[in-house]
Amino acid sequence: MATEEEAAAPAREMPTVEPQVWKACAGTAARIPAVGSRVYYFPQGHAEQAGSRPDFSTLPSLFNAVLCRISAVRLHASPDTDEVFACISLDPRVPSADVPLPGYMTPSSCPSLPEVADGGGGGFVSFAKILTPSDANNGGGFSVPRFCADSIFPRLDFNAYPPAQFILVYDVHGNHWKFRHIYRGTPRRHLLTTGWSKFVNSKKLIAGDSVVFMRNSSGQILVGIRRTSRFCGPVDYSPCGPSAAALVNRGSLLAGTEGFSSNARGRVPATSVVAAVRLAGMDLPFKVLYYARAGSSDFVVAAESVEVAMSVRWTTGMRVRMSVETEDSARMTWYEGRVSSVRMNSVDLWPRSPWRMLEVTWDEPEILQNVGNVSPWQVVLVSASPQIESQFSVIKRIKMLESSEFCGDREGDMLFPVTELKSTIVGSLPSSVFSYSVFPAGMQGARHYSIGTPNLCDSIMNTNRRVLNDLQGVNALRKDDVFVELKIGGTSQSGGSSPPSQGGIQVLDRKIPEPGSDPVKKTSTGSIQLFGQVIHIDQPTNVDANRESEDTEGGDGSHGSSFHYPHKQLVIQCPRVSAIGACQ
Amino acid sequence: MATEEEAAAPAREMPTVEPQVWKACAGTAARIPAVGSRVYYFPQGHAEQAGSRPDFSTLPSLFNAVLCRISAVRLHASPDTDEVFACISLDPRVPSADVPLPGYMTPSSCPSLPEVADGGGGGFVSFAKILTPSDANNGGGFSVPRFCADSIFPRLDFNAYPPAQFILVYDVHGNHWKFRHIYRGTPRRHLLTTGWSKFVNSKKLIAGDSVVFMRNSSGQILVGIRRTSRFCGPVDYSPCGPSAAALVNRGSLLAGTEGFSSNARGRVPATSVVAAVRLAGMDLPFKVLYYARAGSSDFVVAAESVEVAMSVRWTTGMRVRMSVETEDSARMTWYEGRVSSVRMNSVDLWPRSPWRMLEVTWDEPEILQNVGNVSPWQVVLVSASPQIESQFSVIKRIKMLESSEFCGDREGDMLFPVTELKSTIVGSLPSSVFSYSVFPAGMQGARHYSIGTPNLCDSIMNTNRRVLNDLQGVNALRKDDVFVELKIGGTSQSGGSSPPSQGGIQVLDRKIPEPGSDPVKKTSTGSIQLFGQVIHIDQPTNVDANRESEDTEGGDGSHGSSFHYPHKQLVIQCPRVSAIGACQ
DNA sequence: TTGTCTCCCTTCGGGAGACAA
DNA sequence: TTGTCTCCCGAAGGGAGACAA
Repeated sequence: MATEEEAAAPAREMPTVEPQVWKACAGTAARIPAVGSRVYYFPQGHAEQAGSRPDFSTLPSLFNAVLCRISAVRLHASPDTDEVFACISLDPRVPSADVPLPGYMTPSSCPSLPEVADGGGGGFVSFAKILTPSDANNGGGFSVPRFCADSIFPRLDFNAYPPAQFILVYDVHGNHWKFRHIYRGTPRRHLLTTGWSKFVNSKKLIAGDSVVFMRNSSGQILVGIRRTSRFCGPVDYSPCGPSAAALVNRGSLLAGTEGFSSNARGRVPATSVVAAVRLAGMDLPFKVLYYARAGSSDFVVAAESVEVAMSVRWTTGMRVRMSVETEDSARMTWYEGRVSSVRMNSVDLWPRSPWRMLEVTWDEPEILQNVGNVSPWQVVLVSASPQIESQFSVIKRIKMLESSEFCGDREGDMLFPVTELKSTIVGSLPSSVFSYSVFPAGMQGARHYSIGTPNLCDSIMNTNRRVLNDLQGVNALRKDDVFVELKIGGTSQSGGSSPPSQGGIQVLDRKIPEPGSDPVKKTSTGSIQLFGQVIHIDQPTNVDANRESEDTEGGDGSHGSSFHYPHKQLVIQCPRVSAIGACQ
Repeated sequence: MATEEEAAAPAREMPTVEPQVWKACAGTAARIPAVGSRVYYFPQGHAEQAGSRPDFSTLPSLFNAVLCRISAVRLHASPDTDEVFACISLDPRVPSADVPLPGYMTPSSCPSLPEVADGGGGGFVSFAKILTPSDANNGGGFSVPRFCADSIFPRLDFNAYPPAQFILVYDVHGNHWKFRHIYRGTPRRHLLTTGWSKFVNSKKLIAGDSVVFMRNSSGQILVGIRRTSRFCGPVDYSPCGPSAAALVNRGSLLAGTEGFSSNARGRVPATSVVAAVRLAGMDLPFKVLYYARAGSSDFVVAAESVEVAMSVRWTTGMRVRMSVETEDSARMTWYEGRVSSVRMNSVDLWPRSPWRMLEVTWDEPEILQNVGNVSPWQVVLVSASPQIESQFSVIKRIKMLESSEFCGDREGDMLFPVTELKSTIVGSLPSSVFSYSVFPAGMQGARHYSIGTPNLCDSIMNTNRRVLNDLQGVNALRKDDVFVELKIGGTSQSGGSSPPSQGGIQVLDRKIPEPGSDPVKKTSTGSIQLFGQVIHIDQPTNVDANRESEDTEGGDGSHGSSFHYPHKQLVIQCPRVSAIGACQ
């Protein structure tokens, strides 16, 4: 006899968001590994997302990273802010590569990979615009970029006077908003007038926030919101069910009640970070919330990408390149810089953590001033030499490295001695295993280097036995070492080079691997990787540069459109080809 | 190293409200039994408070009432609505009367009994006004009743032109509001202008809501809100800590997110009612939220009051009187009526529950039309006869009762057969024991009747063993039977009579009993009860009628003031003296 | 004494073209 | 092409006395 209210209330699930919509709202920087894929979970990165500093003191043990398999991904949008986020289920009990996980390889269970159907205007179109002060502040309306009006809004009858229409727009929750779309002014331009300021006020938009207009294949117009980093406050609706998230409910309940430090950076309550780390430490499945936001680094990273990045012996002076979202999140651009410092000492609770271990002096520091230290997998190694011009210094540097501690596989590397690791507060965790090396440049010139040399040092990632197991894989694969040119796009496979100004190779057209095979394993048998791009030796692969198709837009493109999103679910920004780690 | 945010967030307790402020905001009808006192908890009444119908189907057993002891009371105000509510901790493990409870008798641990220091204007003053449409709707201001301006607001300088000032007013959360107070118009009157509509909008006040202005002993001006019954929506901030309330967090979390049936009547989520009943059924301490609102019946009732009321054999035709709050909650007035029906059959899950068992035809039905059935302890028995004028009908009625089933102590009363009780769905609970009788009128005239006759029937309250033990007490006390006049205030002890037009005896100046003694037991030894008023035989007692002191206000008093609140924590509206049930 | 009305002034919302970047 | 400005109209906010209950 319970009423509908009663029945519905406790069982209410956070509704999910269409993958295409989610992706358009999240922007190009958002990347969620596919269901079934191997990833590393970095508690340190997770902690960065928290609104306050998580207290890990209650945990029996701590680790820098845990190898997990993605068991589920659910895409949501915050009921308060409309911002999209993902609930990622991680399972630290990584099965052996021979035993496919349930759910692994089933595209239906992997909502994070919307295969954009066509490159043209047929199906799903989206356009993002950062709100100007005029858009957000004044009583007035919204200046509709012509491209948006043309490609997304219904066609206006320009013979009418004035040419105007009402358009119905759905937000990510399915609520609809009515805007008057008018073409007026001298010179003529598209504007949203009536209804717009109600939307702005209701969604609490400010200048700097973005709106994402979309048109789906049914012709419906949708609108999403991408907020500028300010305005936060931990919002955790714990849509992931009662596991780890349930531990947080009480905290977030109170947090939702009042302001609770509205300048907090993170979205996730600190307690849920601790809960996730605790479960991960116990080898139990856990769930994390991932807010795709500018400035937030992924703390769930494709294992391949991490392993490749960690096979480099990072040193000061290395020249790196990092892909950064354009202001409107529509595209990625590359910035270059030079490693100015490699952190080797412990930070806080994280002894020898690779997380943000690299400090880089960027060529354009004014643009990247908010970028602090970066993690190795975020950058692409351009050159290992401190000064490209000076061959001498490269040699000198290598010699110096060799003479100091350029070690092999043995334990006890001086820079990252395992013995020292064991004496830290995380002594309960075995030392880990990623190979860590510097590849002597010069074989094919300063801008080329080889990988897979046997000079592998011990990893700076100390983690648990799941990672330890990979050591065998790493060693087993050394026989498949290949040499690859450093130059972007300069392999015989890819054909033409992709101009760096267009973003270079930033996109991985990731195919969902067949059941029973693992992407990394596949690499070890029939393919190689170039900048994270899996190149299948035995089958045709499209390795085009995935330029944004701006043909339809024309013009200078200073306001880039996200007219359609290329396949770039897993942008693995790794320095170069490597064949490592058949996963267990 | 956890930040303040981190430390504060999960531990954040719902702030409490000063008892005086709480009481002023709750109104005169609010009554919370003192800490340490014996009460009955009525799940049926609790369920009435819920926003939706609680689903008790998962519970192993159900009961009509549980005898509990109040172990704690915390006074709060809703962060959303400013409405005051209490979190009452109940312990069903009632100790024997000989063992004083920890915390019992300590006034400091009992925030619900602010002893109003002085009757005059010295300390705490309050005034409530129901908002008129002009106060709430229009752009304009608030008409300040003269009494409020004079007694609560700072004195205006009437020589200034115009006579105006800004006053600083604090709400129940400690936030302050600035109002312009001006004395203008022809004829002159006090008004709040600037700042008022901001307050109205912010607090979402509508005509019919009340504001309560208060001035505390420090001279601060405070404002509370008493909302008309409409506008609800379950708001449960679970301020009571993680016990029963914790079970509800998830539901209320979602409920707080969106509308969730804003026309729901109750404030408490149905799930928390079920949780409380479950705990009570397991003899575990539990907590309930009590919103002091007009129209909501108390579901935690002083045991004494219930026991006395249930010693009456309620029958059709009895004349009863009920105290009802005046519209502005400032005073209580009495309404009379005649019992038109006594429920004997089960309602829903509640076999033979005394909750709202009486249906009364009120003399002024237009005023009490919203009052449905009432519980026996809500009313005062004025006369047991169907028609005061007709001695014949009284006798006839008694004869009829005698001939049908006017039984003694034996099991198997026809009206409330114990055997039938045992066959209900609550068969796991033993039948209970309250004596239930009708007292023959006529011994001292139709308006007098005696109590304590040996004609006691079985109770209609079926509850658990804690109540069952009282049976012995009931029998043991029969020898102490006393006769008392029915007429209000008409005992030799009290002296003068209290005019019914002034509310009659509605206030109990409740003394906290000494340890080891029970109020009811005391009654059997050295005191009697009159209308629930304990009259100690061996010591002087103030039995005045506790009239509201309206002297200061003067005038016709059509807008009553709650200038100061008399001691009326436990208004026991019981028909007359009875000596029953020494509690275990 | 106080609720409500009407009057009237001020403020704000917001829709338009002008103009410049 | 589009961001911002200013203009301007109408609606809403809100403070005042008039008047009546």
